[in-house]
Amino acid sequence: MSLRITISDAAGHAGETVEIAGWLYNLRKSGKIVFPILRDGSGIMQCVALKSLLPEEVFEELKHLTQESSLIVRGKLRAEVRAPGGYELDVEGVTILQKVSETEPYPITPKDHGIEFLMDHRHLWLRSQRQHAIIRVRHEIIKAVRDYFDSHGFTLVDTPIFTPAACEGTTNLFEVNYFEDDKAYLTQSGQLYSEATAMAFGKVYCFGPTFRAEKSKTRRHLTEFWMVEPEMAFADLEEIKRVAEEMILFIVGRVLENKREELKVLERDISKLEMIQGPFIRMSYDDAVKNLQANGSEIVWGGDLGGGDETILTKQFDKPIMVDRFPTAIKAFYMQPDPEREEVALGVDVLAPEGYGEIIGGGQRIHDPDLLLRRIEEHGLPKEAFDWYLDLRKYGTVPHGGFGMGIERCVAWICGLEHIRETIAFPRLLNRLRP
RNA sequence: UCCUGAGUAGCUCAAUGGUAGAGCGUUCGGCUGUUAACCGAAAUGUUGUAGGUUCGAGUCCUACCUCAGGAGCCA
Repeated sequence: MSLRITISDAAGHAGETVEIAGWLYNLRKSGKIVFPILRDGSGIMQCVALKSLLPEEVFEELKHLTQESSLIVRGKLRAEVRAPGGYELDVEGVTILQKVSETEPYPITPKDHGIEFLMDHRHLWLRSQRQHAIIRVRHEIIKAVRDYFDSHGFTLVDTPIFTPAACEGTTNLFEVNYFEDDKAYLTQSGQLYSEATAMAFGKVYCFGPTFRAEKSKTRRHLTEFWMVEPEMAFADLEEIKRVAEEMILFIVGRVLENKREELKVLERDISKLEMIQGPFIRMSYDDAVKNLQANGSEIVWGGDLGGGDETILTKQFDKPIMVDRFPTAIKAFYMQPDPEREEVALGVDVLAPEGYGEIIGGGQRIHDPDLLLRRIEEHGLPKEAFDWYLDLRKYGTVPHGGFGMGIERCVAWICGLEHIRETIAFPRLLNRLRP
């Protein structure tokens, strides 16, 4: 019985006879020598099978093995400079669990494929090296987010997925027909509930899926995406910005520390990530509008930043930009107005560099009960639905705020991807529910 | 929802209105160090769907379907 190892652990077993269980990634042959390339989920290893050293039937079986067939290979591990991973396995024995049929070969070959074909085969596409790298970076980012908040006094309090009311308008909600008395919707943000838990725990965060029924069809949109939302009692806008910056720096640092190989597979320009250092660029909405107008944008004061506007701004700097104090009129009902300038709100967007744009949106929430009630009425929202939310201002209200970061947008930026669809294992997009 | 573009072999793409093609993949054969290996041979088609124009349509026209890119909205 030889020792079962994973390919990622090969370095510690050079010279030993081991076995590796995996799938055939590719196979090259040259007469009396065959090079099966094995992948096992942890990495890729080239094996070498010589006709002269193997029983005839074993060599023939290996020689005709098809892509993605599952097998267990036994043999001796050897350091080898000619091998891509630095190690090679000299095959001594093979157990084939399943040979993939020749009449229905594995569809994703090592050549070019179009995006529709790949998306239709997403369940298989995840086996490719590039997708592996992205999902591993995503894992590292999520772990870094959790580690950051866990080590800074935040308590994880997850919020419900079924909600009775919209948190910012109802047009973008997915309706669920199940609850008898009430219409239910899939959450588009945990924020309102996080405000409640922040009043209970001081500093909290929630992390889960959110749903937006927007008819958006761009490289930045998913209908189902994951969002991390910290919320802090006794925090003002400056504190919210400080935490957002510190968290992003922590995430980028972790990825650079632990996922360099993956970034290399993705051909990410690592120097661009190494330039991400504090302090970030801080800019008021007023200045952003002036800057954009000077650079050819059609934006006028009072309008929201378009995708093109974000690109113009972020290409000017090699670090994230924090734009704050947006016009109150274009922001959500709960956004705290600037006491010195009622027409702007104490909200902030964080724009990632290289044209990636908004990855974070947040700000200070209204803590005055009368003002909040007035805003709910002005926005034509049903007061009854917000009774519990108004309670938070009735029983010991305090200035507070937080932000939400879309995980997939963050992954797209850090990995340097053109489209958000590759940042999640099974993306849900407009018109894309399968696989 | 709107604007733009594209649907041809399993995949990526060619084909002046006039016989449907190549590379990859698959199969068979060759090669003892290949790196998306290479060399030789073979099989593979309801040209997205439905109509129309024409002696003749993959190609032109109309509608629809699907996908892609973008806009608005957002993280």
